[in-house]
Amino acid sequence: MESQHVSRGPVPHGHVTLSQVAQRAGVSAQSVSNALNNPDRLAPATLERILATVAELGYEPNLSARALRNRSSHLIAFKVRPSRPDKASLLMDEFLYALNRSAVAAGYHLILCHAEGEGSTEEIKAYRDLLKKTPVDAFVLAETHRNDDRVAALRSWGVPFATFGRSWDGDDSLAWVDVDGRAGTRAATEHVVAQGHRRIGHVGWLAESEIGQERREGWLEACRERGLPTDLQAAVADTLEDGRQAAHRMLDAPEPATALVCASDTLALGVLRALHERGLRPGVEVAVTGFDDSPTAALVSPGLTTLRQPIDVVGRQLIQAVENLIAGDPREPQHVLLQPDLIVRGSSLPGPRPSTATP
Amino acid sequence: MESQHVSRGPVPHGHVTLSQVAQRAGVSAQSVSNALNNPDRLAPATLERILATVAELGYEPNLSARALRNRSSHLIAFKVRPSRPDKASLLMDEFLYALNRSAVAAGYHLILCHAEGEGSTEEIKAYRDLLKKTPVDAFVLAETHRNDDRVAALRSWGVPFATFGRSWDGDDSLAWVDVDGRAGTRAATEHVVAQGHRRIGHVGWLAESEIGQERREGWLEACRERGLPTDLQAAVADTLEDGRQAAHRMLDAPEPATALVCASDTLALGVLRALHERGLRPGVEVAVTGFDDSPTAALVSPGLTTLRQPIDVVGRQLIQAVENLIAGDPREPQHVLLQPDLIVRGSSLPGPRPSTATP
DNA sequence: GCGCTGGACTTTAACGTTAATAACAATCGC
DNA sequence: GCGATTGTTATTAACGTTAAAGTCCAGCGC
Repeated sequence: MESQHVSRGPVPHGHVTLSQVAQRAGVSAQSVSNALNNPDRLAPATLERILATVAELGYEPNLSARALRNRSSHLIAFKVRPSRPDKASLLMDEFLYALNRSAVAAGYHLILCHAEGEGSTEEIKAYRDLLKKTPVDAFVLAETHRNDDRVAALRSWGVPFATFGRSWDGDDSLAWVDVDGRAGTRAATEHVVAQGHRRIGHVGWLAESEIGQERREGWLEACRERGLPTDLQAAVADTLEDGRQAAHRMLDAPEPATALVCASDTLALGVLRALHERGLRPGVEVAVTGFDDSPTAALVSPGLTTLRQPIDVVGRQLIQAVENLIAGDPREPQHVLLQPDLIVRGSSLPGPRPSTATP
Repeated sequence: MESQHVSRGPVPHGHVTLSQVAQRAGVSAQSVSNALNNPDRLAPATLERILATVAELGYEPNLSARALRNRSSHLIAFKVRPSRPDKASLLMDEFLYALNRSAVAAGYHLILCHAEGEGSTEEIKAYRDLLKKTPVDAFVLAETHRNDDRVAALRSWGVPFATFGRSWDGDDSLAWVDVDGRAGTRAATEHVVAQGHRRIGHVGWLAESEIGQERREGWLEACRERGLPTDLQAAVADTLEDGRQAAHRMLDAPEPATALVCASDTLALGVLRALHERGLRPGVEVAVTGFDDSPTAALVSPGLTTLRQPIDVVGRQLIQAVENLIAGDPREPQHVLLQPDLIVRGSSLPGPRPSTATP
């Protein structure tokens, strides 16, 4: 057995490098590298000694050097978009946190992209510039839509990427994670049916929104299955004012709505305002549901029944997906469809209601 | 004059490197490097020729190589924290966008940190780990407080950093950007005074919050200057329920409040709920103001009068500040105190009110 | 004509890592 | 006992960049 005089190189200070560890452990730099990246190539005793030295010196591999050598920065890029102040939802804020958390847990870091304006041209340019400068391992896209240029661009460059939002073109080769808006809206509809409502309207988004269509169909299916009429529907922009006006229309109908299932909390808040203007009590005379569980939903009085997206799972699955792609996993890309949770609050409950939003 | 046969090396494909540019331009790699970093070291004609070749080939310097060589990654680190779902404000979301936008404009990228839990120990560890692995150029901290460990840690490591939130210890050597909560609350108080209110309460945060103290003092000063009583005040946690209860107390006082200036939109929403429970109309019988211009503030009915932080300016100034520090600018670190904007909505206006929130 | 200075550019070496290859020793088959 | 095999560790070279040092030459003073 080797005696104490092994592994007694100098103790370095400041940034510790591979060769400093190597020197102290009495091996070559390559062996230290192997200890960390290919431990099975080393004799168990050597491996143990090296790892002990690594721990002793607190060595951490230099990512710049690794990136240069391996053409892999352990960075995942994500573009943050401006938060529209008129939108109630914190969804993207929570998403970013969840994504980052999972990325860090997997040994990656998130690097943020910026693109001015709405168009995808600017955004694609930002991706390309970043990719030219640094070997980003993967991209995560949010808010995909039909015929998304960004998807085409990233694919043409051969970069791994996954999207929050399914493939709307029926493209199976895309790795995506999404939340089932159809099932969510269906659950909301079934919930108001269970409260005894039979005249249920839908305040939804414009037809060009794929997400909006999904949500609308959830409502449609639930109504049709029960033989309920589906004539009360609106397809409007996602603003409070549009929701308000749509609600007024549906309450002015010959046979007025007693429940309004909305595609977003923003629209639902418009509906609540319309009810207020008519002196109708939410939940009691007219049930209202939203989508996304924005902070406002919990804060308004009465609380707004809404659907909560399991955003932490979305983040985890997306990182999982890009990890598989980066690893060149031969399995076909993941498609994950998650179920939102119905959060029931006063806006859809007829019963006597406590003064606070949720029991 | 040199004829056409200069600068005719091969046109490379894929990633373009310095030496490829050099070869094509007929110079050494170092000259290309100098053309980009020290243009004055080159003869004008050579400089021009090299820059033309750089443009022709679309060369972008490899950041990993630069980082390795220069010990500078052009990365600025920022820790994202979980968004509390009970909080109304999108402030951090908007802040991150603004910060990133300015960072990118200045040639940097934002890299996100993650730390589990609330404590700063975990956060400091995350910073240190990141710093060990990669030469992050600077850090940006948010939500600073008195005796902030993070500040001490970053300073002891000698890393440039700036904070969103002033130095609460009276430390002049800290570079910070902050929004004047005192002036903001004062403006809100003066606004309700101008509406004719004389009995003005303050629903504020607990005494340990430095930000809360600042905001409280704005209200205090405004009242004192006008000889108005300051007995109606609450120091509570930042939740809707606490705001609601505080409002009830102040409305049950022998001489009840007719205006409530709150330290946050969340508290203000609690106040609005209390008014609702008593059948009091916001603005008409009791004026209410919040702070932060959360999306909810615009969406509730009537709209909530609140203070908007100039968050894009905050981001810009913070990047400016760290740029100066990185450049080793000898001037003393920047302190920037910005003024919030009072957004007047129905909750503080007695007059006849249109059905939508803002005129 | 000789050394000297300064400008324009090049060469060398290094940042820290790891794939590829080489070197070496022990083990095996026959 | 000798080539082949296998297992272990070391050496070399390269990723793309740039500071530092070096080369080369024109212009200058004397």
